[in-house]
Amino acid sequence: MSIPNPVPSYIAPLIAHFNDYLPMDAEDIAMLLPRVVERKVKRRQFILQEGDVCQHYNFVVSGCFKIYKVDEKGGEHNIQFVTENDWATDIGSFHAEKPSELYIEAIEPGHILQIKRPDLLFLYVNSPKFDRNFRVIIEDKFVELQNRLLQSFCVNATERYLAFLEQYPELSQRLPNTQIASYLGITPEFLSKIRKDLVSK
Amino acid sequence: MSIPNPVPSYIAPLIAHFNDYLPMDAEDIAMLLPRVVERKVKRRQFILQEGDVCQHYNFVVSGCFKIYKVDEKGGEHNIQFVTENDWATDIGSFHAEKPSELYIEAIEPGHILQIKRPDLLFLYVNSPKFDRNFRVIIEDKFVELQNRLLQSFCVNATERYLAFLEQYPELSQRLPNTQIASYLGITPEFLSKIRKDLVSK
DNA sequence: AAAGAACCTTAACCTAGATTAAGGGTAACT
DNA sequence: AGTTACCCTTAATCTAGGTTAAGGTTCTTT
Repeated sequence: MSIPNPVPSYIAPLIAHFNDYLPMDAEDIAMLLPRVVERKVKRRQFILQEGDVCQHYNFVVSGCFKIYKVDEKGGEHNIQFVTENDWATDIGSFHAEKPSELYIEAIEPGHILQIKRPDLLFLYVNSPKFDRNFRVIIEDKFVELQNRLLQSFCVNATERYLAFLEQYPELSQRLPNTQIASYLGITPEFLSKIRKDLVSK
Repeated sequence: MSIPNPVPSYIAPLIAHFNDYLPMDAEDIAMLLPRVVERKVKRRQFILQEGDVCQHYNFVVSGCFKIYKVDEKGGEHNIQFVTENDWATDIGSFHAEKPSELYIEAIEPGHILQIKRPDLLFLYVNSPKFDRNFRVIIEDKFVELQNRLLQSFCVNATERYLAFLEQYPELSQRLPNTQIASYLGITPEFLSKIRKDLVSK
């Protein structure tokens, strides 16, 4: 199999990302290339809306996305922020081909790389490296999610905020406090109070 | 490769479990067999304690386990119950070989099948089916965990309790309310109140 | 440049759920 | 068979965080 030369430059971050796990050879890359589509996303644009089936694995090349759910009263609850070199997908909806309960929305303009379900299944069947890499990627995401659940159970809002600042110092600059509050599971008003109390100490 | 005939009967549930995903052939089973150890577990026995590295993937053949974290004040927070044909492992600790923050404890006496880290890595390297199967298993677990996080964010305690009864009718019979309360993120006293209010309606 | 939309903060008041305490019931080791 | 440990419930009191409302500020879009 031959690789287009040069490989389109927008794909480099994705290949680099896979190489962090099990390095890809020329054949893997040749298989991957025609199955990846680049897409530009504007601020506030959705790449997934409640009720739609999540059709793509979305790899974020640039920009910042929020994955959130809207409750019965219309309140938004951020479950995850996704930035450069990470995946923004509703895995449940994608694999079960069921309507999603989630929204994925761009907080900043950005670029993503999309792989469609049949294409990803093709990759899984034709090169075991993709099974391996996505297994490890999802293990990492599982651990991240589990830590988030543990924190929301075991730690109060002030400490969750401090932990967030420590774990995501860059995000805390990049995001409005309303979004951070939603991620922490509190109101913007209460976050404001926490911030005031922290300063006055 | 030849399979011991008969295959030890205690292993049947594990093979059946894998067959739910990508069916195993004789070679896969031959590879798996010598790497699985059966273990009997008594009520209240730990298969993982905080501070220890999680050394095994534990498949539950019978019994019921809780995975929980102890907070700074000594309170226990159940993050998951594990029963027949499911896995009870701290994936983060296992893969990173770091001390766990979690306890895994038997609520009932039971049997588990254990696979050690080097053995699982061997299986991953020597048959891509294991990568595939564990990828899908972990995807399912990720979705389960994500739904749990969504619920704890978007839904109040009464509705979470009702959802628990609906989703795990069997567990709600099998477990004391103290354990269910801990899973729901509330105190046993408050669960008691919820139950009373539900009855009086 | 103006207008609107989103964001941040403060403060008074409100509520879901925690805490403490106490009594009675039930399961499990000796 | 007895006793210890766990479990369930009720009720009074308390608190972390929510709600509402209002004023000021800063982005965004036209």
